Amino acid sequence: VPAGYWVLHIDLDQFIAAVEILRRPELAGLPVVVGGRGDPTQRAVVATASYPAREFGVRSGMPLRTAAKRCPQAIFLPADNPAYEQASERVMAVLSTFADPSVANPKIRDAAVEVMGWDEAFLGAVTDDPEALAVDVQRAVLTGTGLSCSIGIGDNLLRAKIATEFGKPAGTFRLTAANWEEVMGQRPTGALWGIGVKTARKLAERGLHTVGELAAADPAALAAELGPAMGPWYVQLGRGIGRGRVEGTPWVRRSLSHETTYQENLTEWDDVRAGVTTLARQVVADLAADGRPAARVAVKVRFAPFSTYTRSATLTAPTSDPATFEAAALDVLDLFTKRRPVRLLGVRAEFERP
DNA sequence: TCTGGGGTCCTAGGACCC
DNA sequence: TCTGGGGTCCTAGGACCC
Repeated sequence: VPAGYWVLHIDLDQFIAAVEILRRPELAGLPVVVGGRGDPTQRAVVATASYPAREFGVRSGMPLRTAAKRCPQAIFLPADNPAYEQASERVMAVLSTFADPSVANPKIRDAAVEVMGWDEAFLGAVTDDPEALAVDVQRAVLTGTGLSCSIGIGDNLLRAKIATEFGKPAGTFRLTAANWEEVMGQRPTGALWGIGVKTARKLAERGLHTVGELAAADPAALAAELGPAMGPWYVQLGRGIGRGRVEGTPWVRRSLSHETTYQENLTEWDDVRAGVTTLARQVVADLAADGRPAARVAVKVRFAPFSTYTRSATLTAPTSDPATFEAAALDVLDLFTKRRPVRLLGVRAEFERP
C-alpha cells in the first residue's frame, strides 16, 4: 500500500427509506417501513425503517407483523427493488468519477472503488486529506442523487467500515491503528465486521468478551477451537487488521439463485415440484444473461415451521440449457425423501470455480 | 419477534485414489 | 487381511453480510 493511502467506506443513510422519501417528499419525518409487498400481515420482513419508525423499536429484518405491532401508525410500503437498483447505480456512478483517471482530480491518486451492495462502497486513494476527500464525496453524492451518506475513514477496509457507524448520520469518522484500542478496545466482539451473534457467544464462552480481549488472545488456541482459518482471523479482527487496498477489479459471481417463501405452505408434493420448476426457469434465464453455464445445482427446502435443508449435485457437464437444468433441479429435489409441508423453496446454480 | 432474498466463505467428513 | 499417509473432490451445514 503506497504512502498516504486511505480507505473510505461510503454508506448511504437509510438508503431504501431515503429513496422512497425522494419520490414522495410528504413522507419525510413520518414512520415509514419498507418490506415485502407492503402488507404487514404477510410473511415478510422489514427491509428498512425510517428514523421515526426506528424510535418505536422497528428494525431491519424484523417480521412486518412485529413492526405493525410496535408501530401501528407506520406507513407500510412495498419493496421496489428496481427503483433501489437504479438509485444505487446513480450513486455508484458518482463514486466512480473519483476513481476515473480521465476525470481530473489533483487531490487524489491511485483511486479505486469497490461496490459492496446497493448502499455501500469502498473508495481507496492516495490523498493528503482524507476528511476533505470524504466531504467532497458526500457533496457529490448529495448533488448527484439527493441522497446523504456517512463515510468512515481508515487505514484499511476493516477500520474504514467500522468507522462509518461513528459518522452516522451524514458525517465522517476516522479510525486507524492510532485510535483503534481507545475506540474499540472496550466494545463487544460482535461490533466487529465478521463476528455475528453465534461467534460472539462462542468467544464469550472462552472468556473473550471485548475487542481488546480478543486482540490479546492466542491465535493457535482459537485455531484449534474455531477452525484453522477462522480462529486466527478473529484475533486479527480484534487487532483491527484487514485488507489494506481497495480492489478495482470487477466482481465475478460464484453462484446465482432464486428462492421464494410461500404465503401458504405447500402441502402437495406436485406443487413443490412445480415450484422448483418455476425457480429453475428463473435461474436459467439469469444464467443466459450471465453468459456462463451452471456447473452445479442446489435445491433448498424449508419445511414448516422453519427447518431448512439443502441438497446439491455436480452436473455431468456444465449447462445453460433450460430443460437440462430444470431436470437436474428436479433430480436434486428427489433427494428429499420427507414429504412435509413446505414453507420455502430455492434453486441455486453454481459456476465452475476458476 | 413465527422469522425475505441474494450472496460469500469456511469446515468437516466421507469417498476415492496412489 | 485388522490396516499408513497424503491428496483431492464432493457434499452438507454453518456463519456472516447486505
